[in-house]
Amino acid sequence: VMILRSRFLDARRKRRNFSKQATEVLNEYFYSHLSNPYPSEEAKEELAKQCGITVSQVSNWFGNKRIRYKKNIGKFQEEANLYAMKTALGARQ
Amino acid sequence: HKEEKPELDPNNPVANWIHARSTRKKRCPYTKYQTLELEKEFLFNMYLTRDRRYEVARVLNLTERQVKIWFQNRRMKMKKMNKEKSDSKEQ
DNA sequence: TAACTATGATTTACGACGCT
DNA sequence: GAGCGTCGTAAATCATAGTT
Repeated sequence: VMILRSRFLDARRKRRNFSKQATEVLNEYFYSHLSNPYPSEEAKEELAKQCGITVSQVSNWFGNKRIRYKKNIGKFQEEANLYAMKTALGARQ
Repeated sequence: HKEEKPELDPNNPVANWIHARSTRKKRCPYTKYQTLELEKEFLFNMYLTRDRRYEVARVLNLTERQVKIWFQNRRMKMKKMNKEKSDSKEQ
């Protein structure tokens, strides 16, 4: 009974995926700082503002991204190339 | 056949993100009972005395270190929850 | 629509550093 | 100076959104 109740109260976890644009912004930062993808508190605040999410959510995103990237670099190769190219093109203008 | 995995070196950025200790204990989720008891104790007081820590650890079959760290994490969680609450209140 | 996968959030466990 | 405090994080796990 207690067990069922505590499970019930776990209704906190109501998740929605971030918008495409938000994910875009986060990935751009991640791949353009691949050698040290640890945004400062200030950078997190700026990213949060741009993405319309909280600083905690930005931290969660980077934590998940770092570990999942590290666990399988190959899987992210295509994505990495895409953002590398995007950054290169952006820097040209 | 030889190796294939590593793929490290020159342009592997991951190599630079130091962290990660090899001697770290693997995370072991606590049981419902353990968590519930820890929460009750936390409700009683957010900070443990040495004696309470010893007792809680003994009863729940955890180490004193685990109990100490659980309380540290729990306080951080509370802080985060309070922050979210006040942030959402303003606007 | 039942699997299966991707993803955001939460939970253990530490290292680094602070204070007393 | 041993010992507990916070802060930021890794890694595993959880819960569910999204996909096939």
